[in-house]
Amino acid sequence: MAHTVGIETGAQSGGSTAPVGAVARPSLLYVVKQVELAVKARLDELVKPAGVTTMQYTALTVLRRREGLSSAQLARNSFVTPQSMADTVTTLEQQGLIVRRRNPDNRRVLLLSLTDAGRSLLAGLDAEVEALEDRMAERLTQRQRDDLEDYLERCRAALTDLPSH
Amino acid sequence: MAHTVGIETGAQSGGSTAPVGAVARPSLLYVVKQVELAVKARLDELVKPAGVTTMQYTALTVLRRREGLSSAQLARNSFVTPQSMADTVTTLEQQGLIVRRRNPDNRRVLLLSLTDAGRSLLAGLDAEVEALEDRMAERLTQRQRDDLEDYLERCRAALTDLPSH
DNA sequence: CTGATATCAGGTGAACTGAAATCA
DNA sequence: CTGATTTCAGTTAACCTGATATCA
Repeated sequence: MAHTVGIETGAQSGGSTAPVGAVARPSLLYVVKQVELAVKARLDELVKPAGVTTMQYTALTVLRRREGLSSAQLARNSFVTPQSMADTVTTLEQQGLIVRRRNPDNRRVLLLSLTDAGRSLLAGLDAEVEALEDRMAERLTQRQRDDLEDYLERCRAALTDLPSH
Repeated sequence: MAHTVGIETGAQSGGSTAPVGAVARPSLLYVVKQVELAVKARLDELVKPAGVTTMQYTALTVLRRREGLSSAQLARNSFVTPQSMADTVTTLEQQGLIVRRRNPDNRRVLLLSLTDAGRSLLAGLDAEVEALEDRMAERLTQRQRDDLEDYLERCRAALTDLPSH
């Protein structure tokens, strides 16, 4: 894993070949992606000992917050197709981390719930995940950290509300 | 694509099964991921007509900023193995979007550069990508938008500098 | 010899599209 | 009939590990 270490932060070559105008582009989109990539790399290492992938872990945390979601709802929440999420859900069920039960009011949907095993798996990772979040925010004041979360939430809302322009 | 539309923002079930303490966890990590997922979904649709994936598009934009990177540097920048990046680079070369040439000073590295085709592909997407970024930030003041970028950059630095400890 | 780069080979998890069954 | 959920089947892009050759 020696290759996952650094970031190349060096030495602009001087821009001899680049056109003069049109510099300084979508930096916000780019830095969001960079932070997410860095988080994912750390989270991958962190959850691996528990026997789940980062994507499975994320699905479990969503279920902890919102017990009784369907697979289709979970899929929309993660911007993947229902078929993709079905694979993940099947794996989680086979691992005994969640259970599916028919919704008595609507027999075509399967409601998902964490099992005790799923709940304790999450509980066992909480401290480390919080430590990762603290590390990520260690160069921010508490006020800035709160603002960051607020701003990101507004970005999320702007991107997902009213998809038609 | 009707499944990529909404976000389930509803109705906490009341927390009847959840433990009383230990609520409201890693919200920063979660919202970062949510924003990145939303951006990726939009970007996927946006770049598809140009015949590239979001990952290829991202690699091209990195090369535009930092002409003459090697595949290995690009890999570190994206937190993937050099072998993974080699696949992407090979595809981009076959599509005629980049070229590889030997570094005259160090004959084992291959420097990557955009071709005219690669450059004009990016140029053709710039307006739409900027519009996406503007849309994402439309609920922020300019000051907040600048702060957001600053905070995210500090998060990135905190996660990638000094990987030990 | 050591370390970094590139490449070849093989393998896999996680997404996709398409199509069909069930049910409100 | 329409629309949403689930499921089956097949496909693919994008990762991974391991091994090897080249070269500063």
